[in-house]
Amino acid sequence: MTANRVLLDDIESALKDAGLPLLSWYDALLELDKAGAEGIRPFELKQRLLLPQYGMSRLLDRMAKAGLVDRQDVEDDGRGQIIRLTQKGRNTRQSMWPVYAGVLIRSVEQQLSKDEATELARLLKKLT
Amino acid sequence: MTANRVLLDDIESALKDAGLPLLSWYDALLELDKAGAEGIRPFELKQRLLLPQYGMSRLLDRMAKAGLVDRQDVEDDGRGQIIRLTQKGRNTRQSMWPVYAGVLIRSVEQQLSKDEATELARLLKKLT
DNA sequence: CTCTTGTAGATGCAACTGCATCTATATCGG
DNA sequence: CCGATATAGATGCAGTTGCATCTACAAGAG
Repeated sequence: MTANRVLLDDIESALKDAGLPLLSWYDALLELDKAGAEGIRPFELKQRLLLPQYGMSRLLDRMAKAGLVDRQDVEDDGRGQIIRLTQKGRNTRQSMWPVYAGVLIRSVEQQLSKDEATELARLLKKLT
Repeated sequence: MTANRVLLDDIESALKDAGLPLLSWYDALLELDKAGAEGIRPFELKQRLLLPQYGMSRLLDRMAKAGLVDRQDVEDDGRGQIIRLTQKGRNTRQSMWPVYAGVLIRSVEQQLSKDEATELARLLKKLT
């Protein structure tokens, strides 16, 4: 818990200093980028991001208002919609990555050997 | 990040089901318990809990309102105060622990061997 | 077709967080 | 002692999250 909070605080403040969105947006942008041109449905996205339904709905509101995603009603299911990344969304994700990764790499490198880092990643993955 | 979120969600929902406070209160209750009868100053507590100053101030507001802590002005520094756990606070912490630990142990045991868990703890501690 | 049940997503309200700023006391340089 | 700066803690406001509920469409039973 502590390790996570320390890292998270570092990352968030680095992103903020760079005038970039919150880390939580990054995860969404990444999934949307992976989904590519066909986009993805919000209910699918919320499962991948482990967000509650209302959280997803509002995150998409904000990202749409910021022009990072495009929401479109889907025709074969009248209830649903399809979300696609805009070019601006792709650009934003790309500019976030070096900041995010930079903090991450620096923090880990300073404290752990390469083997230890690999082992940590393995254990955390196994835990989930 | 994912491992942390999954665990956190599990723990929070277990606490909620048991009608107990949020996990963030637990950390504060624990530190206050450690501080014992002499209590602890908010500025000290916020450093240990890695909370921002206004977060600490408001957390103490809520915990005081819930009757878990006792706030008293301190006489050798007119700006400051001293926080002490009430009996109710001690009881609350004690009833939270089995729920918290239960989820934690179950989650870890299911996925990791004892050696792996130990190694994970070592690596996370080293990271911080 | 109609009724019931299920699923996708939105939203009002209350609680919580982040940010900036404020008040009050302390400390230090002269 | 006096003014400038630093520290402890509180708070107004805006943005975010959690909870419950709501709307709209879908799917299955009769």
